[in-house]
Amino acid sequence: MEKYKKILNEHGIKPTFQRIKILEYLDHNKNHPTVDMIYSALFKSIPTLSKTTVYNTLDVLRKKGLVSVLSSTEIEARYEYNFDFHHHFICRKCGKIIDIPISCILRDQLEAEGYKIEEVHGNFLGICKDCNQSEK
Amino acid sequence: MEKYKKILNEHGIKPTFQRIKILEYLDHNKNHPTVDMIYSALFKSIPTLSKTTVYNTLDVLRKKGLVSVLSSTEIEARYEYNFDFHHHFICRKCGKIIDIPISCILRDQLEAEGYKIEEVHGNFLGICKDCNQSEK
DNA sequence: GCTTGACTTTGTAATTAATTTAAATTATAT
DNA sequence: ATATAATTTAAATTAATTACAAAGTCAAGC
Repeated sequence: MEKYKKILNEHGIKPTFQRIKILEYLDHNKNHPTVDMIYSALFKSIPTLSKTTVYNTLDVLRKKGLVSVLSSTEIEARYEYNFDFHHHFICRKCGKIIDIPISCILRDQLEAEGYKIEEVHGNFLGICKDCNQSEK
Repeated sequence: MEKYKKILNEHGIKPTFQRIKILEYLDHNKNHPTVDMIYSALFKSIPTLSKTTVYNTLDVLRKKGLVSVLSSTEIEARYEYNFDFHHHFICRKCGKIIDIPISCILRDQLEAEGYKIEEVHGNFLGICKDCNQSEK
């Protein structure tokens, strides 16, 4: 408890019971849990827990950089017809999606290790050049 | 029309009117459109078009490798508490999510170019080592 | 010790992307 | 022509997420 209380305080987050328990759960369960997994597990010991609290807490932790989400679920599915290997930059301000050309050997490395790769998704979230400039 | 008919045929997809039009739209609109954007645009010229057809067609095109989706929407949001910079491999067979350690300079490159990067998501979809082996 | 006010939690309702289903339509082969 | 298979359509459903309002918590200042 104290450990997570300290971490939350250090990141400017009021260390409420629910927040401590959620952070503790994430630290103990490295299987990339879903909201529902977190909720179901903690509900046993906190019967008043609301799923909204789990969502809220994860948002707070995320904004302070304490937890991260797999895959950028910010956007609904977007499709493209483009055979060049590239990643994407998604601007949180203007919403623009920019193709980022890449040369990455990770895919080949994983294939060599025995993985069968069917899709590769590389997404950067942030503020694009233009928006970043006009902010100053 | 003929161009896309040919492409579809070459990929073993029956070139129906709807499929041709959807592929044509994707080729002409490189702004990574959503299902709704595709549907709304084509509805003007094909008033009988159904959104299900757009979903179905995109699935077909995707399975044949003709179009790709941004971000792996296969899974609901999954969270983690882990400060090591890494990507993820998601096994389509067993559902396991494996952390992939990386050393990638793309982030720094983009920052240097003027982008402000807040999140990086790297996801590989496929079949993991174990499942790949047991398949043989 | 009490009160105030800001923050947090809770539960319900609303939203919305995506999927499912079954009927209607179209194309293909016999 | 007819039967069969594939495709398209529209409506209904599912499920994750968000919005919102009410209730609860907690610490600072009087």
